[in-house]
Amino acid sequence: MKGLAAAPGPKNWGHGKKLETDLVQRDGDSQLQTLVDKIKQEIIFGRLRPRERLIEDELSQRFGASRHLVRSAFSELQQMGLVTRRPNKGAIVRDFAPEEVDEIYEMRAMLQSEAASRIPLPADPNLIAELESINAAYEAEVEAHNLKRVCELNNRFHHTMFSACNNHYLSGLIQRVWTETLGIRCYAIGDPQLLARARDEHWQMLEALKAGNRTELVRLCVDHIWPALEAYKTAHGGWQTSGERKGEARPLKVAASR
Amino acid sequence: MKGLAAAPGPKNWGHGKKLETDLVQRDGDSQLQTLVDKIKQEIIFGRLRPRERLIEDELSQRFGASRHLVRSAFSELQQMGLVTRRPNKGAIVRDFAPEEVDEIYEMRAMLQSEAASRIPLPADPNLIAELESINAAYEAEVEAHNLKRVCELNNRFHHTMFSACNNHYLSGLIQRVWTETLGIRCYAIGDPQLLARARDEHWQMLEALKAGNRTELVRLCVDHIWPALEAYKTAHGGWQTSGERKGEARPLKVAASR
DNA sequence: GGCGACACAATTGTCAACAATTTTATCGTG
DNA sequence: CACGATAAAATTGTTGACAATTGTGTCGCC
Repeated sequence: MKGLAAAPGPKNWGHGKKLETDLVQRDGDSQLQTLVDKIKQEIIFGRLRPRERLIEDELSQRFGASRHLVRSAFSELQQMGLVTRRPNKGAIVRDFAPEEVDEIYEMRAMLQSEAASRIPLPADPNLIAELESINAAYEAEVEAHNLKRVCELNNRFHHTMFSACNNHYLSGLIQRVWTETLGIRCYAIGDPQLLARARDEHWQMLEALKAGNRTELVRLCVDHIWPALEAYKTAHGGWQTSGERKGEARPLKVAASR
Repeated sequence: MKGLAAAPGPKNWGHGKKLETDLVQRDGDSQLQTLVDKIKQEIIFGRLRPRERLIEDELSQRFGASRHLVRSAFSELQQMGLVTRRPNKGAIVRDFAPEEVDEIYEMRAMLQSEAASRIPLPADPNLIAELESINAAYEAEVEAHNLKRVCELNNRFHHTMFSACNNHYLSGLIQRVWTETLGIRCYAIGDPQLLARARDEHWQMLEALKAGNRTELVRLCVDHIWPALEAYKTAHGGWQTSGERKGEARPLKVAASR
């Protein structure tokens, strides 16, 4: 029933710095956290679409959780930037205004550039080995069309790489923006071409890390993010028309996650 | 009984972008939000000290709010980075490890530098007028030793200035780091010398904004943050001794906020 | 006297019912 | 037939009680 939480990384129960006890408990929060993950998945894979209203009772019975838990989950998802809430009016999947998307991506570019500039080069062999292993797994899951694990491994690849920047707070910020933009990138996930391209760029990053080619590494880390942005823009039809939308673009439909 | 919410700025109920209805509701959330603000104040002014345990029942009756609300407040404060929670073990005021503090301040410097670089120069007269008015009020409240309002106005000054950087997401990030570091800066607030220095530096920033002196503006925005960091470090006695602390430094005691 | 098992108290996590609010549908009136 | 007021339904917000977990003190045993 409980199952293991979907996200592979460490739970984000507060800022898990070493305090007095370093026991990494993986219980207790599981109920809420798994629910949060489930809803997150629904958003990532476009089953819940931007601006769609999230009704507490509905999700409550859909996931077999109490309404109270759903409520808490909304609260977390709101802080993650995945849903928007207004008092007495409930929660909706967050929708990004065009200008907003551009601004966020500008910041992603800046932060990732900064992080890439701080990774010691040539990179630690352990780091390289780990990244290679992750990207190999990524490659395999792309072949297997297992989108859920593709998504996880992609996340892990970047998180592992940027964690090497020697500033935990910076890598934390990047992770935050990453999560926040899940609702944007959902328009790109599932496109085989983009997935293949991402895989190739990952290998290129590894080359740059090995060769100690800073310029190339930074360029790759920045340019790596644009395709998903482009996908979002095209999915939204025109663009530039900041006020009105033409024809309610929708995220790709994807096969059930397993 | 309800009173007006402490924070002067707009409530942060989700990401308040214009959606369909633009009615800025200032009700409904007031209960939770005022509670969050109250607890935040307690942390800022050192009545609740780092690592101190926050017991739900206790705060519940202290603030006359239901335990459920306290719980929600903890949830928000956790995401704000002011408290840390662990499952079944409750919440404590966040405590920063020395390396962590340095990392965060490095990022504050970077983000503020980036923002300062993006503010159009010479600055909009309206912006200058607003900042001058804020800093004048700041000056007055410093004289009056009204720390609570000093804190608010200081926040408002920076937020207003950085909001002019033409990237809402960037100014949002800065605001986030600002909030997160309240628990660090609490060691500096209340020091008259530092307050006076901050006031002067604000005027200098205004000069740079008026004169269109980018280099100076960026320098000021970055250097402005170090004094509080230094105060924190000295308050913690030694330093560098990352593992152990000597003698549990404590935030300044301050007079009751009114 | 030290050490482990047990029981009790303190605290957090969960649930279901109730109250308040918003949205939708209905009805009378000009 | 359009329009505004009113009532009903749907949904969210709040409260209090109950269950589960953790921390602490006590007792018996070696």
